[in-house]
Amino acid sequence: MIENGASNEAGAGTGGEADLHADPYAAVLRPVRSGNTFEETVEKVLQLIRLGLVPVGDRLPPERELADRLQISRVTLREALKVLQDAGVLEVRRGRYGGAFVLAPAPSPAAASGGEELRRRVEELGDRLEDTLLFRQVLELGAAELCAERTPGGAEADRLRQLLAETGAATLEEYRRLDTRLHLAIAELSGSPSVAAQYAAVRATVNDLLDCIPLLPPNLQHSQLQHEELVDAILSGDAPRARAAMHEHLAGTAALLRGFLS
Amino acid sequence: MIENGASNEAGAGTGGEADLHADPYAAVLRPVRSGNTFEETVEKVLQLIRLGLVPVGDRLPPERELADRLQISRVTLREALKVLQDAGVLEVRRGRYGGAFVLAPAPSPAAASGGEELRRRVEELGDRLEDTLLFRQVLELGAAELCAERTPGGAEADRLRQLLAETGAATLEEYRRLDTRLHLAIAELSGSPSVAAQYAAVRATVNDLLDCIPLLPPNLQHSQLQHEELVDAILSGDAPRARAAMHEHLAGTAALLRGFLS
DNA sequence: TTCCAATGGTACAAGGCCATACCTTTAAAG
DNA sequence: CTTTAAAGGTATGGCCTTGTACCATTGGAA
Repeated sequence: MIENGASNEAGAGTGGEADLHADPYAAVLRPVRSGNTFEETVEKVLQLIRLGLVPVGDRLPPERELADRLQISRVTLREALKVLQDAGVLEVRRGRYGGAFVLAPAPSPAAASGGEELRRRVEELGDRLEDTLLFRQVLELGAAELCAERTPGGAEADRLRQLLAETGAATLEEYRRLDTRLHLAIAELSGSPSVAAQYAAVRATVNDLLDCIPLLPPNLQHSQLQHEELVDAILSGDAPRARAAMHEHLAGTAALLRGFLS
Repeated sequence: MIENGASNEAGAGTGGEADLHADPYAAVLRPVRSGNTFEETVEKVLQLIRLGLVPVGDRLPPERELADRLQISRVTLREALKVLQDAGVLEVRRGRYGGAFVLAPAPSPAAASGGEELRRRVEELGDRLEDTLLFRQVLELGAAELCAERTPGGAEADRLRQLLAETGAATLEEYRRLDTRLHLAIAELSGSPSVAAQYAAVRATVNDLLDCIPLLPPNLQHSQLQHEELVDAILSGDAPRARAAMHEHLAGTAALLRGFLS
């Protein structure tokens, strides 16, 4: 006998709990591609910007290098850049020492508008908000732990200390960018490129939300204390403490977001 | 599969430590697509099989449904199925109640050949072996913790208990498949579809390696004790204990692999 | 026996994406 | 002022992917 179709539970009125049986393939049968190449490319470039890896005023790598590293044709890359140019995100200049320069975001009242813009973007995310926050937590706690376990020393430790110091000395304007870089460095020091790449993607989304929230000096100060505890734990090779520090740190962010959503 | 050119440091004597500064974009500038649509589709279908979601003898969902869920055209899907058919992985039958049926793997001496085949596949993975194992650990520990935190009850708890029982009663033949289903269920109960999807992908790779190793009854028994501890911790809502149980469980697998590689 | 519905099999035209080669612009270097 | 290297801009032909429609096969239901 050949069975296949959704095996139906005679499940009583317990509600959605039978969903577990409903779709055994849910984890695998997702879209092979999340849009056409061009759309995915736009997202990638936006990631570079939202993560602050290419600060305002700086320029992206040359088209040829970008296309090469993203494994797409230059034609397709240029279509993506064109869109970002039209959207006022990039300014493209020709000639030697030209390139695609990151423009300052429009002085939108995003951060000033309270939860207005935030709610709009959260709505856009839909069900994926919880997924995003949970996935971020899994990655970030795991990265902190792995990083502490391998206990960076030498140049790697110096790099972490440097990033910590820079983040601590940051102005309100720069803080998000430097905070992101510190976290991303930890993800990279986890030793798993996959962890780093997934974290980069999810953090770009989170930054998009956080940019709708005004950053207050007390938050910043509190956050920096947690950074210090985190880095100290990592450099001491104390994985559980690193994990705990990161957990507390993330709880702060989550609370901030939830506060503005209610 | 398309490989990434490894960026070579002209690195002085200090070794790879300067890598941190070398490529600030490493986490973002990865290939937008890991091959053409057709190749990725082959991988997806193989995932269904390697994870045991479609057991030997059963058939895949109809082409139209698969194409729809993977968001690809039926033409492309059929190209992928054709390859798997030619490879002896699938048998395709026409007419009503036809479909693509999963064939038993060739009676290759994979498991019997000791570390022979395993070493070949590990070589194929190259640098990504460590990445795979670390990423798996991050996902699996995170999933166990999240799952315990939300403490499944009712039908969800029943489902976990059922999977645990089935896994415990499994023959050597079925064990890998049922073990995978239990772990995947926990990943899904984490509440984060991203965690589940990433776990599915990474576990398919891991299974590919584990299938090269003969499974011994003692390993199996030990493993099942850990499963019981894990599920008990989850159903008790004891996140740290769930995490610890999972950690011990994973250590066993890792040791097994390393043992056969040395 | 006849019909029907579910499933795989095939064809074709339109659009997406790519590799490649070449052109244009720019500013520093000589 | 001229040269030159590095960057963006453009054009062409071909393969990949898709959407749509229709054909062929099969086994159960009527």
